[in-house]
Amino acid sequence: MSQTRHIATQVKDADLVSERRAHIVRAAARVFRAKGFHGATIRDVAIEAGLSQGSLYNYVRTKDDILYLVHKDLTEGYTREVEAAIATVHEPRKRFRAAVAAFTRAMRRRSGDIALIYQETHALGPESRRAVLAQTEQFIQFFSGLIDEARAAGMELPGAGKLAGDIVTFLPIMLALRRWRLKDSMPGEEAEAEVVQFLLRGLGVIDAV
Amino acid sequence: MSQTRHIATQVKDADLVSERRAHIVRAAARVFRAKGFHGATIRDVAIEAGLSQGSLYNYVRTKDDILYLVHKDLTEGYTREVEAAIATVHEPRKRFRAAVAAFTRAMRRRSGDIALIYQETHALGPESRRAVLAQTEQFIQFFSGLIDEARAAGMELPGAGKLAGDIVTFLPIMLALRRWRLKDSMPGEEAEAEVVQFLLRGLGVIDAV
Amino acid sequence: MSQTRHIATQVKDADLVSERRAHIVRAAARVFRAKGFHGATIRDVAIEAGLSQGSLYNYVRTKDDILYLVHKDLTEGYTREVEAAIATVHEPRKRFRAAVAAFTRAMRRRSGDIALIYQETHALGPESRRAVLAQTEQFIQFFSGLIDEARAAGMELPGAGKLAGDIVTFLPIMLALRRWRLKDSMPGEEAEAEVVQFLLRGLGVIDAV
Amino acid sequence: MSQTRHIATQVKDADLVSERRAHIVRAAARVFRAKGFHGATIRDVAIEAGLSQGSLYNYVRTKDDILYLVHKDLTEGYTREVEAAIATVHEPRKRFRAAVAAFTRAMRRRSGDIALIYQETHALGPESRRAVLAQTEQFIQFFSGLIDEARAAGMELPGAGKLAGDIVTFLPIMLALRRWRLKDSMPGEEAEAEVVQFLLRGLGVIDAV
DNA sequence: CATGAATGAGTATTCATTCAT
DNA sequence: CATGAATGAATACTCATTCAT
Repeated sequence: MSQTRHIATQVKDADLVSERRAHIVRAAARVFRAKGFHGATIRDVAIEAGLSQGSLYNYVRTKDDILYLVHKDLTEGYTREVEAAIATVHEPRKRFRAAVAAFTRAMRRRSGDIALIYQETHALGPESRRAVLAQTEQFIQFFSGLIDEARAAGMELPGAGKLAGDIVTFLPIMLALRRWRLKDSMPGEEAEAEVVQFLLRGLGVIDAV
Repeated sequence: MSQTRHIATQVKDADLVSERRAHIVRAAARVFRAKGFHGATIRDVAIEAGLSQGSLYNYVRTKDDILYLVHKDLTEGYTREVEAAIATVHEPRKRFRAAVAAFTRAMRRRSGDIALIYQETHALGPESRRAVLAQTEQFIQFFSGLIDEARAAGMELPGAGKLAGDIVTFLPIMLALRRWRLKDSMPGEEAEAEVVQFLLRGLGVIDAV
Repeated sequence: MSQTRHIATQVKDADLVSERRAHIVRAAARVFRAKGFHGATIRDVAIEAGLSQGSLYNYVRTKDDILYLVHKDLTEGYTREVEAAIATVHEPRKRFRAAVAAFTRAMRRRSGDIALIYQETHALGPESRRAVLAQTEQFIQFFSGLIDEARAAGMELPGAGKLAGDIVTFLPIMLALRRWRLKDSMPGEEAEAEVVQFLLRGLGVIDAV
Repeated sequence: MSQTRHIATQVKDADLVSERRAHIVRAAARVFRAKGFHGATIRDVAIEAGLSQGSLYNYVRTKDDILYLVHKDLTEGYTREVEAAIATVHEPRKRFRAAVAAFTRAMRRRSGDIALIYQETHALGPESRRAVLAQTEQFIQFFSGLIDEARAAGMELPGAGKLAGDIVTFLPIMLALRRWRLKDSMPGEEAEAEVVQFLLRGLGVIDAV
């Protein structure tokens, strides 16, 4: 239901378009991570993608389009990672805990991507930004749903208020945005564990440990 | 005591420099909030500050200098706000709780500034970035100190691990970075209260409610 | 064989690059002669070359590059002229005399270019300057070689000391750098003849007259 | 009889003006030698002269004025040096030889100044340039006069044609303009001697050695 | 569809000169 | 006379986008 932005193309062949776009987006993400969106040029992206500038513009209309596609891809990336982690878990309480753990792990492992998102969302044009935020919104609501289901299944969550979904989907981002501090101070897995622990305790989960 | 970056000036009169710089920084913060750092031109900043471009450059050497000064000012802003809030509180446990509440309030009330910081820190030059991160680091350590003192004064904090200082100084930022979601859904004070509540519960403070 | 500076290009087509660069260099030389290097703007050069500023920068990276290419071209110009003049002369003593005459003639005929070189070499960046001076050095040594060969072939040169090559390649430059005086006072050919005469007599060539 | 340019001043006190100007000119010459005229700013000159920018402009109207005064001063410098060298020599033939030697020595010892003159004369405004060239013209004619007098006194100068004065006042400049080559290859005095030797031989002076 | 050359609008920064104090 | 802050005009260089081949 996310109002995905449609991006027009010169090229007709739909398969070719999606294949090439995937390629471009991955290349662009690498370039943007390295140089930032403003520091990167279309030329950089084209070279990294192994295309000519002209060809690039056959699959994308503007630089903003690329940034949007990158955002979309990265957001879908961690979303899928969480979904995959709970695909085989059916008990709601376990599902929720698995989702928190998976999201936290994703935030740490994809810290470069996440930092990119948080740095460059504001560089998106209004329409693109709306679309990206809608995607994020959906993800948060997905998490809120998991919480509701866990509670319905008997999980005690006295600490879960209206912002529970937001908090659970925000605190782990610390592992990405504070990477400059954390990367040297403790092993990643340990940091993940502490964040998950904190979240569960904050929600009031009794057997937090 | 953080290694503040010194910024050279053409102008000799020190009072004039600090007065004008304060003026420039406030104007620049407004412009950057509205257009982003890259979207804003030096001309925009000069006009907003009521100066000629030439004069602006009498107080600042580069655009990066301006961004640095803005970062420094905004960081000092919330830091001072927290310090002021606990200045008259001497009991360590109360001090800590007051600090958390004040920081959370600052994050909400200064959400524009905070979002600006998180969007544009990466646009700083290496030296400036180092200086800004050092300032932030110091703030986090200040909070860690408050936690230690509270514990020493008898506060039970079973949930406070190595990352406690990071978590406490990160989660409230959600009120700024998720403003696009939260601003419509609930009154600001209520959101603040929930965040503070969550933090205390997560740390394991017994009379959290 | 002098360590020529390589100048990177955006454009890949090598033929196009050398064709356009030749065009740019000639236009730039005209502009620089008229306004001096610092007085000329990139815009001036682009217009004179019939290109957009953007296009100009597809063939050259900096204004210094242009100045370097101009120097290189002008230096190659008189060098080739001297080489051409002695190409069909094989007797060493005649070769030397022909070279002196040809160089002197070139200095007069290309006085605008030569004056440009002497005015703007110091405006070159360090690397470019080194390359240009190496080219000049080579030319001087080429002349020293001619002198040695002439002597070996029996030419009496009692006046030729260590600086002979320098002197022979310097005095004729007077026709360019003193053009403001000389242009009105005597016909160019006559001035050339006198300079050549003076050089030969100074070197001690017996049948100088 | 040189048509010296008059440069207006804000300041009335004539003694103060000439004293300060002398100071400014020496400072400016140092700065220009180090950075070139275009590379040097008025601020640089003011600082080197120990004045404020404002004060500087009390003694000079434009940057071009400074360059003109520097040219004038440097030209007068070597002129005076030559004049001093022959002040006590009255025999015309000796006077001439002494003048050639003194000029050559000056060109080597003041090579920085001479190079500056040759690099920056074209940067002068038309009026200033005219005045400087008139000064140089006068110097050349002064030398031509010495030659005439020497000949009148019985010196054989079969090699001295119309350009004799020009040649004698030009070749020694090589010691300044080719300094990049010569400074490493032979002692300065030796180079001077060879140049003087060459000039005399070129003029046809019999007992050249 | 692919290529890559052409373009021009846009911008940070410098600096000679002025002028109020 | 001295000072130094104010100014604005000037300019090299970049880069997203277009389009002829």
